[in-house]
Amino acid sequence: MLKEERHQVILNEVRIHNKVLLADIAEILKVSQDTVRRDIKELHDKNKLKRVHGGAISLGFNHYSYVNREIYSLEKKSRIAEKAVSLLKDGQVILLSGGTTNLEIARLIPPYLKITCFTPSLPIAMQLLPKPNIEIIVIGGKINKDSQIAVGGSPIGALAELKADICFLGVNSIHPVEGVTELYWEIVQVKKAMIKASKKVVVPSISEKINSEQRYKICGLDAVDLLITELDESDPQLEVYKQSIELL
Amino acid sequence: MLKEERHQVILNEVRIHNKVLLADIAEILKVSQDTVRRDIKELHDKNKLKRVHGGAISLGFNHYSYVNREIYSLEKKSRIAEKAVSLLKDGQVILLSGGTTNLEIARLIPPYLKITCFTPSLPIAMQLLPKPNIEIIVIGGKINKDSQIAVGGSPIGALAELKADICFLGVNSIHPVEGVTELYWEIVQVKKAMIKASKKVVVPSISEKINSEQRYKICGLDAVDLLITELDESDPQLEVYKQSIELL
DNA sequence: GAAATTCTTGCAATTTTTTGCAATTAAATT
DNA sequence: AATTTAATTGCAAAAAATTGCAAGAATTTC
Repeated sequence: MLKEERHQVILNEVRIHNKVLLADIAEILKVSQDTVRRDIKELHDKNKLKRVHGGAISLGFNHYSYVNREIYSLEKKSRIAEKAVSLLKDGQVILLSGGTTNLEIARLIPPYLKITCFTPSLPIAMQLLPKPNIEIIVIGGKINKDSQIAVGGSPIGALAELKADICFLGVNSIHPVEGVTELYWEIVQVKKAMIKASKKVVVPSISEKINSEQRYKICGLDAVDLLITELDESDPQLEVYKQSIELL
Repeated sequence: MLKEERHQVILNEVRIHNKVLLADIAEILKVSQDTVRRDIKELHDKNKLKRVHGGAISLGFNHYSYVNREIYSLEKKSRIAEKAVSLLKDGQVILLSGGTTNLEIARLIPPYLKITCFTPSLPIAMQLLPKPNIEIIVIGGKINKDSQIAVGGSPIGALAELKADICFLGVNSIHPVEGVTELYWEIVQVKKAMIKASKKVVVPSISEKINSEQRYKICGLDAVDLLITELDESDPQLEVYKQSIELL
């Protein structure tokens, strides 16, 4: 294994978890802790991460980002996104709707993965920009400012020509009877088109959104193939979903 | 076996695996490791891959630090953008290509102005998001990572249906004889479509770009209605443009 | 403040790179 | 066509780098 590869793995781990333990990296890379220590020292000198006793932490890991993570339940979303990203394979074509959980997925997609991402979401497209191996295709149209995604006839038309391997469908609410529901009519239309345009529909959702419902229906639970939450598989809240949906 | 052939093989291996070991390549090509080493050194000098101890690694891999466009001429761009924004009126439909000067225009558009902005540029769309009175329509498509705009057939098709009042055409180079030229072919195609889709073409350009030229031609000076620079109207550099173009 | 963990330093084994050199091949010149 | 010149390639020895280990120093943790 090249030194450069180790460096990339370390930086990737730091990017995802905001910190790494020296011992963990040594285990992952199957090299001695001394080697990892030297690697971290080097990356520290290059200002790619901050070396600390016992490992390293992300440069951007400051008080501000820490507080933010807590307030917006990003911690949960991050765990969900990690699971979601583990589904991805080289060569796939995926479809990402908007939302903060999907944004977190976009952030965590490893830079070496060669996939094609369709998205109507501006922040997600921006998030993907620096990843060299990812082909980004923005689904254009009138931008809904709340959700920051394209809506209207144009994206729906564009989606009609697509068949993606996986659609990560960010949802507002999911309910055992009402299915997946949404607050805005125009967003419902786009998400319906996204479901049609995909072989597999994956819903990444924090537990707060589970068992809630909104005004407009996107689809029933039968249209959803996989539900990803931060909860444990055995959690009683998830019991009702187990019948119709696979869980992760 | 020609050196060029070996180079192709090496680059291909790097492209596929993101890295190569010197010993592996020597084995594949049936040449000495020294030869491979020299090849890799050469390709490194040509900036086609990154030479590292034990082999080579793909370039874009750790491109996480993003290419910062020249922040220096921001002052000029700001002055140009101010002039450009003064052209805008309520109710207009405008078309913004990419580029930092146009991004500055987007930033300076007053929030009370009620206009519709079409753009294939992700950063510009993001910049416009918080302005409540501006309707944003993103022209979607495959994203060119350098320019961060959508390129290809999809945006060109979308533009064919549009007639905007003004197009702010960010340019790479403008020349009295060669006209407006660009470095990348796929961007040329989009910009041509943008010109067709607009009643009036405005080129905001810092003086450094004036009188330079690139490989591909977008249009002649006759297609440009207005040139905005930071220079004074009486500047001798602008003399040649006065005949065919209005200045601001 | 004692125990546990982590870090530093020096060292040796291994791997990789550099350098000079000679043999071969290709290109240019007469 | 023959000769010269330049470029390419492989080899070998020396230099440099990487890596893991161990012992003592420093830091953290309880």
